[in-house]
Amino acid sequence: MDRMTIGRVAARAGVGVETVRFYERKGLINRPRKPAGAAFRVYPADVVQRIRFVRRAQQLGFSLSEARELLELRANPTIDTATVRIRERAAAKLSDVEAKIRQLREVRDVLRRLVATCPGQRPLQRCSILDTLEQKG
Amino acid sequence: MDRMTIGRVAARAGVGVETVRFYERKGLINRPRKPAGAAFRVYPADVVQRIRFVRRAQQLGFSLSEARELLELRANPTIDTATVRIRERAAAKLSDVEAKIRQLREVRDVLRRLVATCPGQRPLQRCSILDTLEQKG
DNA sequence: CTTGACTCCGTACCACGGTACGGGCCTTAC
DNA sequence: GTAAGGCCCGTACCGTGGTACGGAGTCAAG
Repeated sequence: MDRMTIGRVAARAGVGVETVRFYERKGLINRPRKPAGAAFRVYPADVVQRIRFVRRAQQLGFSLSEARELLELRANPTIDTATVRIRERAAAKLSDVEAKIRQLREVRDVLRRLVATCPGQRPLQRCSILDTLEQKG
Repeated sequence: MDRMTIGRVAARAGVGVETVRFYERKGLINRPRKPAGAAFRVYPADVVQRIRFVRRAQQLGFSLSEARELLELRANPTIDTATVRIRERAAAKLSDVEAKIRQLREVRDVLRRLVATCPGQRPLQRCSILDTLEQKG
């Protein structure tokens, strides 16, 4: 049968076994007890969802401990104060991300100019990216 | 006079003394010899610029070792072979940056929707943030 | 009933980017 | 001339997010 050992969990969640263990140590998922008489632990199916939740949170720029908080909020999402906090946090994250995008756009533009104006073979007197980093410190 | 000890360098560059030492260890700046007979090392003024250059590069998403490479390129931007390599490197970095921007834009859009639709005050039956993390794994 | 794959558990290790400590020497300002 | 503060240097430690190792036990297929 489909007994959801750690290996299966890992495979389904798209992470390594060691990562699952690591998440257990970090309290992101709880380690199931071994069923009486069994040698291997058996995971409930939803732990896969939980791990995927964590990975998605990470992709959105949340740290593992933020992800853990989100998981807790998910567990009992009816608390008012928690709602407010989660919103604030998302908003803060949003402006982080927007700032990062702005910065990266500057870099991109500089790099584009550099690639466009850098003669393939000739020595370059001025490197615009270096200039940019040079300035406004 | 203004002998640019490590403390002054750190203060002017806006970092801690330990960070300056750390950058020395990492080869981002070279540690000046002590002047004959002196007890303290004296830094050339441009090391401050160098550190600021590094910080700026970091803000733009470059790692310390990438910053080091940029510093090296900055040091001799007139060498032909270096020119070629800088162009390649810039092109590679450009696509990195573009990919990062695309990713961040997705993240931004998600976060925007989340903030817009996550209820601000009332208890949330459905918090879009949590929903989003829940879905599409 | 053997062989190979999987699991268990603890522990160690990795890269990154710093930060802190401690004992001793040096400098500077009062 | 002395006290406070700065510097030297090596080394240890921190948090983050994993990854690897090793010896022992276990399970499942052939």
